[in-house]
This record gives sequence, C-alpha cells and structure tokens, in this order.
Amino acid sequence: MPKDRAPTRIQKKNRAAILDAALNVFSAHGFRGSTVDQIATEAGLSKPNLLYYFPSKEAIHTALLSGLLDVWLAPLHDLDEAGDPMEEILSYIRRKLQMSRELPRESRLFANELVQGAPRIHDALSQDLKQLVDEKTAILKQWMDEGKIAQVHPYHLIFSIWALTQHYADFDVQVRAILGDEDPFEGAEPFIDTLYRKLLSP
Amino acid sequence: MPKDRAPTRIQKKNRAAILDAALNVFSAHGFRGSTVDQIATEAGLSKPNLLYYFPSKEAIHTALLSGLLDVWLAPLHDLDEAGDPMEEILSYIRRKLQMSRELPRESRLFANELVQGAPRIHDALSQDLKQLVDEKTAILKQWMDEGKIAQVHPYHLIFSIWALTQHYADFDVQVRAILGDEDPFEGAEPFIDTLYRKLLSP
DNA sequence: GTCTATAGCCTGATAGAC
DNA sequence: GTCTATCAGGCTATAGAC
Repeated sequence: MPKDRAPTRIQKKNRAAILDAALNVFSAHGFRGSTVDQIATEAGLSKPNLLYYFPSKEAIHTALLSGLLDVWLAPLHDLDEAGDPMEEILSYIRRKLQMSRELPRESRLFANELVQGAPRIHDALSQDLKQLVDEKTAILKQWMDEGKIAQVHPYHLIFSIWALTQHYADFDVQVRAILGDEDPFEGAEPFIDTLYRKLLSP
Repeated sequence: MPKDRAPTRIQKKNRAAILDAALNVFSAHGFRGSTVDQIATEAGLSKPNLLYYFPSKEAIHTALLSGLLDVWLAPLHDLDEAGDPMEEILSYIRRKLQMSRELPRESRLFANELVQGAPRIHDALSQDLKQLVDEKTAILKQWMDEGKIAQVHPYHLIFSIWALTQHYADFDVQVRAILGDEDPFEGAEPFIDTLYRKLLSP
C-alpha cells in the first residue's frame, strides 16, 4: 500500500482508475462473482500492482461502498424543511430518478449488496441511514399534520420512492425487455410525478 | 443422473430437498456466491450424491429458475378481463404483495439474477414475460379507454406494482433496519392500496 | 512502483469402492 | 445410490527481481 504521505498524481490516478473499474465489475457481477484480475485489467494494471494500492479485494469493495454512500443519500439529505412540501417531495423524486438514470452502476452496487443481506453495510443502514430517514420523516409528518400534504405512512412513502426510482436502474434488463426501444425514463418521469401528485394532494 | 424412468419416492424426495436447499442458498448468495457443498449440506446429502441427481451447479440453478417462473407470473396471469377493473388491479397487487411476504426467497432469486443482467433468463424475459405483459396491458388500456380507470402509461403501471411489492422481499434488510420491530407488511398493504386507488380513480 | 512467478486455498466435478 | 478420495482449474494474495 502507498506510504502515508500525500499521494502523487500517479497514485491518485491509479486509485481512481481502480475504484472506477471496481464499480463496473462489482455492480455487474456482485462481490463474489468479481475477480481481482477483471478489475485490474479494466483499470489497466497488473493484479499485483492493484494489490499494491489496496490490500485486498474486500478493501476495494468497502472503499467503494463507503465512498458512495454519501453520494447515494445526498438527494434525501437535500429535502428542505423550509421549502414548499409538494415541490420538495417531487423534486426529491426527480433527483432520485435522475440518479437511476445517470448512476445505474452505483444503484446496482447497493442492490447487489442489499439483496444478499447487506453483510458489509449493515451497520451503516441501521445507523446513518436510519438516522437520516427518521430526521426526514419527521418533516414529512409535520407537513401532514399541517394539512400541507395527505396523511400517509411516512416510512412507506420513502420506501415507495426508493422502490419506484431504483427499479429502473436495478432491473434495467427486465424493463428494456418489455419496453423495447422506448426510453424507460421518458415514460417513467411523468408517470411517477402524476402518481405522487395524486397520492399526496391534501 | 437418475435413469429415464419414473422416479422412486426417494428420488422425488431428494430432488425436492436439493431444489429447496438450492433456493435457500442461491437466493441468499447469488449463483457465483453459492457453493455446491453448501447446497448439498443443507439438503442433507454429500456433494457427489447431489451431483448424481443434477449434472452440474448450473443445472440446479436453471431447474430452479424455470420451475419457479410460472409461480412468479401466476398473479399477473390471473388478471381477469371480465372482472371489475379497479378490483382486479387491486387484487393483483394484493397477490403480489402476499408473494413477497410468503415467498421472499423466490423474489430474491430472481432479483439476484436480474440485477446482474439476467444472463440465464434473458430469453424468458423477452419472450414469455413480454408476451404476458403485452397481453395484460392491452386489457388495462381498454379499461382506460372505457373510462373505468384513469389514463396512465400501462407498462409503467406494471413496473410500479412490481417495484413496490418486490421491494419488501428483495431489500428486506434495509426495510427492517428502518422500521425496527414494526411488521413491514402491516403498513405496506394499506399504503399501497391507497396509492393505487388514488392513482387509478377515473 | 511495477512486473513475473508462484504459493496456497477453494471449488466444481469425477473415479471407484461398497 | 451413496460414500471417500482426489484431480484439475481458478482464485486471492505474496515473494522477490528490477
């Protein structure tokens, strides 16, 4: 592993290349289905050279997950108590859907991990994620009590947004098998927008 | 592999035990993450004995997937043109949600496969599944044209039902990390019911 | 920092006795 | 039909030269 100094340009570049390659490979084949060799080749390095930058396959995976968790939760983090309730929620949904469109690899990385019981990020879920969700559902509840949006179960409201938006990245093959050439997101955006307007209108 | 005769009671029992064990293991770890040894142990057999019943790990997986596809699509298959539109759709949704509750392993088996690009069931998706969905969306469209339910994109309506219901099985860990001791399905059923009533009311 | 070579483990599948 | 023993291949990770 590189010494504990400020990384050189080459070190930065290689680390970034490794993480990008790892994102490609892990998101497509899962942790166990990916090999260090695949990642190294895709990053343009030899296998031992890759293991010079990260001590193990596991370490690459962990670095990826924890590095991307913040990115993944940013849209919810930005939900603003001071904004207009309906517009805040709808724009949160748009941001999530946009992430499915632009960052499908990240979505599938987490999906792979979650489907298999989240062995590597269980703590982050029941701590960081739970805290963030609790914080934001409190805002949702307040809006409901003030009559700004309809009364629904706030946790399940969040789950539904995750499910609907991430579905298009995680199960992309299935969606495309059915839609054919039609762009999935073209139809998804107005559909989901309408759905939540109707659900949440007071 | 057993001879091409009518299977004995023991053969039936062992084949069933293997498939059940394989469902446990594959749904929890994915194809690549599962080992034949794990499956054999869970089925109460030795590894060579298991491979006496199925020629390879791949063969077990394929037998599982194709055997369960019909089960998985049955709820949609039962959507009845002659019934009351809103009630037909809502009861389809209830059946799907019930399957997530009672058959979470099956849901995760397919989820694992789909997230990784469905290498083993791609054909079934673009043929059997697509045909079934096309058939049923035609019914939905007719109901919309007759003004029985609201006009929405029929494909995305189906996707949304899959996403919302399967989310509770596939991402069970995440849901429970947030809900704590609360039963996920207790709150999910009325939430989803309300959601589609509001969305589809003409 | 990067490579070649290889150790050492795990895993899918087979051989052959019973 | 079921077992023990084992092979062959693929994998992570390390040793050691440059």
